[in-house]
Amino acid sequence: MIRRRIAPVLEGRRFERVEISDARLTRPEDPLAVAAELMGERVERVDRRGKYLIVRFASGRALLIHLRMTGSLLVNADATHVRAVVELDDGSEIAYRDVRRFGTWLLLEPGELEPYLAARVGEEPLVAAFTARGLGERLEGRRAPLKAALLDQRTLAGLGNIYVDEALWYAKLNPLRPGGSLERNELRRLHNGIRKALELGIARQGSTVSTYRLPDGSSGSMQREFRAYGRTGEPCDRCGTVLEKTRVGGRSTWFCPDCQAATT
DNA sequence: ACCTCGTCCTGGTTGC
DNA sequence: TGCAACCAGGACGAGG
Repeated sequence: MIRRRIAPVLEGRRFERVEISDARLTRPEDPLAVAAELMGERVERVDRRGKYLIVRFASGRALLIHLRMTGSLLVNADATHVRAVVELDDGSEIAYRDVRRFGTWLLLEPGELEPYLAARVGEEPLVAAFTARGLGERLEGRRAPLKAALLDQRTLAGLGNIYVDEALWYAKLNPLRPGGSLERNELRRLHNGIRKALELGIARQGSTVSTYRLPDGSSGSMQREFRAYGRTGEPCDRCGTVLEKTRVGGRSTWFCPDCQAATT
């Protein structure tokens, strides 16, 4: 979604001027050095892999951008919390905004991108090749709770806290179930649940939780579709049981104690 | 090899 | 009303 919006702005353009004002944005390099290296690079293509945005340059280098929770890329807009600015050769200006400064920019040399991603990011759950059987293979032997295993980007690409809770609710699976303990029909439910949660999220253009809004005025509406996430004390849309909040893998976790009971 | 936990960071919300 | 403590979360590194 972000890729779709930013790709036409960047593709074919040259980085004319780069200013990085957050010392921690680029890791581990010095931001001044990275900014200098980026100047003059021409964008060939913009891709996405999991939660990473990949800016591929004609030189073979790649800028790997991770927005984490509060990062955003703005075109020709004034904003607070701007951590970097890129001026393109057509005069347009890209601002990188990130309130919490968790986002990262990583400049990779030719040949470094593929191994970097291969070590960190698993299969894309929305491609046709993603099957319940494949999911079972990724979870096989895992003793970590399902919730933790699904948050691990090496299991599957792109699931965060919201979508894992939603997927598990759709699948009627308890977040504490050991990852490798699922029966075939449960894997099928999980496979469907993951796709359902993600497809709904995409259709609604993502979630705009708390007060974080896209500064251009647009905002996603996925938060209105939540079945589990953030709904402590509300009735389950399926069975009416009061939803509960707990903590799994260090993350807040919402589930229905009845239709997501431990053994279902 | 696998798993858990602490850390980073800021601003909104909660509680006294 | 004011202020401090708490909470949110993705990835990574340390330690079990």
